[in-house]
Amino acid sequence: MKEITSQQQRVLDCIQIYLNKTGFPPTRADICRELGFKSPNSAETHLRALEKKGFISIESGASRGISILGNSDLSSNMDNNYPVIGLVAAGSPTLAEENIENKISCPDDFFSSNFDYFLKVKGLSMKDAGIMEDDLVAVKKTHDVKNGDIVIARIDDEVTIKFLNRKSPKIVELEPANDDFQNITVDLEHENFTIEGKSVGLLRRN
Amino acid sequence: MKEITSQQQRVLDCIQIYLNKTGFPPTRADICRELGFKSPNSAETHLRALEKKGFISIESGASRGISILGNSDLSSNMDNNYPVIGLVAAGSPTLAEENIENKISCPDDFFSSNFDYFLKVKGLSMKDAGIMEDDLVAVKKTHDVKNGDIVIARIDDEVTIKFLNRKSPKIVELEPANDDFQNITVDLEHENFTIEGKSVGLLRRN
DNA sequence: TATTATACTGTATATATATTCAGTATTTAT
DNA sequence: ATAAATACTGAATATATATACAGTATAATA
Repeated sequence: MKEITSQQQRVLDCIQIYLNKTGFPPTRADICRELGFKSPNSAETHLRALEKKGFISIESGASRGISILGNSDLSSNMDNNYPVIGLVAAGSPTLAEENIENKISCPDDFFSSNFDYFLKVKGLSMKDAGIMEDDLVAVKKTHDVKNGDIVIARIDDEVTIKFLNRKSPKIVELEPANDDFQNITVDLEHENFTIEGKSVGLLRRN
Repeated sequence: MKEITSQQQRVLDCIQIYLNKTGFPPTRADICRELGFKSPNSAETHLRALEKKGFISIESGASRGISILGNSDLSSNMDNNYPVIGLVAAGSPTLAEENIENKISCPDDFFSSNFDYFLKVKGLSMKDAGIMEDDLVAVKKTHDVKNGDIVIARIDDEVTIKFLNRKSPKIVELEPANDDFQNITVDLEHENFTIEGKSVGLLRRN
């Protein structure tokens, strides 16, 4: 199987998410709506590329005739144990054993996209986005993030969850969802900055 | 869920088989071909019957917009199927089959307490409690509620989710978590008021 | 340097598809 | 006895949808 580009990955993810949500595949127009394309041909060419590379198959002439290949043994609905990780202010890598507070069993296709761990939120910096103290944010480890995404980022040794706003190639702004907090401006040339992943869902247990 | 007839069962099986084979749902014509019907309306009426009985949902206007509800009980071990119910403003009982938008498979011990269904939230009246539009609130059907609980209440035919504040034996106040909304004062002697249940958790799928 | 792949907008259209309407007939509730 | 649900055929149609065609632009490849 050939290499997939990041845009093609977005389209592939979009199809999977749409399938999880609705139970049937998207149309070209649906993909455009989800990903912001303005021409159905944008979706079409991506689909043909994905087909050529063997990621999907397309039934000619059929509406919504897309099926994702290669996940036949990916028996969905299978439960997995996902670690719950505290939002540690400083030090040790996020997924280090000592940071795992406990584990939660839940289906792999529980959220719109697959994910890697739950992050237990400290503080109220994202409260206007409906993320409260002790909420568990489902985090997908990825670098494929765009402006407006809720990202888990690390600046030097500090981990935080904020809205992403890439101002320029060198400047990233991390925006809280709470007037009591300030934006964090990161100079990529002078600060040690990494995107750990992004939020794909949330779980709250009263 | 009402009783299914043998012909409706054949159609339901046909949809599942088609899904397994192709990865997407059949059209009316596909069903006719598989089962030997000669008119697409044969499939149509069976589909509408299955929809009415809660076995499938049909996305209006969409091609192949069929999804089978609650089909994970065939592979369920510890998981259970919980219905997702829309916050219906008026009319029919909350758990009526026609209000079931979807089903979600998740472990029985997923939240702090066992629960009965997911309520899909409309509006932002509870946003300061971190409950946003389209969030899924895990609802436990119970009358055992106390002040400060987030309850799902019904006044006459209107269902709402608010904080409970029992002022006196005859007066209940329902308090939103949003300054833009007003408290709702209920006079138990003159209004038809029932507690449907209370929130025991929350699920958000981006 | 030419070529191919990627990544789009925009328009157009044949057709795939849902859905309604008009019938017929049988069975099941009220 | 009458209504309602089931189980179909057959025809008609509005529209949802795939898909081709015409462009533009950039990056990778040979």
